[in-house]
Amino acid sequence: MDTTQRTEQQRSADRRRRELLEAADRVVLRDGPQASMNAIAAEAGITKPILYRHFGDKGGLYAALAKRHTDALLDSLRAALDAPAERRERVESTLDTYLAAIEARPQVYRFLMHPAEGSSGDQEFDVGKHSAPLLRRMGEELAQVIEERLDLGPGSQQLARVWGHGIVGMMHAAGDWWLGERPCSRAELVRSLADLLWGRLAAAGDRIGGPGF
Amino acid sequence: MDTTQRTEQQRSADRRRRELLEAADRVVLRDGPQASMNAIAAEAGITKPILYRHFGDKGGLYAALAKRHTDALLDSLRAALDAPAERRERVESTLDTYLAAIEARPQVYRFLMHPAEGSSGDQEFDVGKHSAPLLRRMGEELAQVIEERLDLGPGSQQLARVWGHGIVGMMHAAGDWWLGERPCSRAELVRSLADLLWGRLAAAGDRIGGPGF
DNA sequence: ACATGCATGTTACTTGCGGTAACCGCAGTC
DNA sequence: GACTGCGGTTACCGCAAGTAACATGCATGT
Repeated sequence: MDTTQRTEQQRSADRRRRELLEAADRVVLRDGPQASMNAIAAEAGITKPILYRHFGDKGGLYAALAKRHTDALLDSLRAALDAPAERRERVESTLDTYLAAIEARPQVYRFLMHPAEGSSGDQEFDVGKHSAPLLRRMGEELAQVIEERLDLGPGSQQLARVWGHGIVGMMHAAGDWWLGERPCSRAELVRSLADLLWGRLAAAGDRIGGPGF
Repeated sequence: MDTTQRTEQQRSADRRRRELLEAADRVVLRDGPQASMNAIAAEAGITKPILYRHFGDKGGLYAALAKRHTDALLDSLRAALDAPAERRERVESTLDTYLAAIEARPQVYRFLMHPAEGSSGDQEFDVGKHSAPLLRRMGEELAQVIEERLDLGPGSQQLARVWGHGIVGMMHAAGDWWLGERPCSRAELVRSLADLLWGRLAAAGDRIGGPGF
């Protein structure tokens, strides 16, 4: 077993895999998250069984596809999050980066958020891993940054994780809604969300009548 | 056409419909969101075409089912949200109500959040209505309450809507994560989220090194 | 040179689900 | 007693996931 040969085959297989992923990418971009394996295979110029050999099942293919985009997006977000700037500015820049991404390629976004569940494997109802992996990863990532950068006193790690997932969820839901209705510009949305995080909810005055009764 | 006769038939049909929904409910509770129409029909003691006569297609059935649970949950939330108490208390109580609900019946929760998309009807990729109707409705509801109760200055309506969807998303994502990992008690989670909304993120001090560099 | 093995590719199939067409039987009605 | 409307069934279509079995090319071991 010559190692160079081995790596040669390996490299070839990897190249093929990448080609297949690119084809799948094109199809998903065109047909949305419910693209059929047949369609993807056709786009790649081959037939189904090859896809299954490479990725196991549809879930595997989708996971591989999602990982690429997720990694790319996370890189952008990390860059915004780690920039040498004031906290508020960093927060706004991160929000804007995310929103710009989903605005630029909504199909990819939708694919990442709704990775065509089901796939016939979810027999027993496992409570974990409901939401898309992207959301979880973003949440954990943000939690880590928060915990590294901020001084939150005792229980900081737990608090940071809650906040990480919470803030990501806020960004996601607001972004999803905004993408559908486009009620304002991106900049306004960013500003409103940052204001929310900056405690304007608590600081706002009551309207006539007050909170009681 | 006797009207009493008409209503008699109507009532009968409605009763049947309700029975079918209850059966569907049981199955979804058991098998998760990907329960098959066959299974639901079997549980109801009948066969598929009847389901289709009553609900049109799977989407229709699921929509009807979702509406019931969504309405019920929204009622609870409204009660917590409109209680005569301090704002922070109301917020915490609302968060807790939501989390208690998803904790008590995670299957229902999952069903509401991932209403088994696809259904063969989504040919063209329409960007709108990505997330579950429940999220949207909660967001709008909360937005309305915020706008009614708080004095946010100019542009208040838009701000309220952004916040409504944002806060709901925060609650949802944090709740989803919490439900999967159970890293802390419900009360702690509620407190942490309320703290986030109360601006503790902005108020926290920097850790060694500061924000710049 | 030849058989061997292995990766790549194909056709053709099974299974299972959403959805539908056509038929069945029983009330009540004229 | 034939006619009609409604609750119900069987049997089917189309389509997508996933698989089995077969074909082919290319490097290797002897």
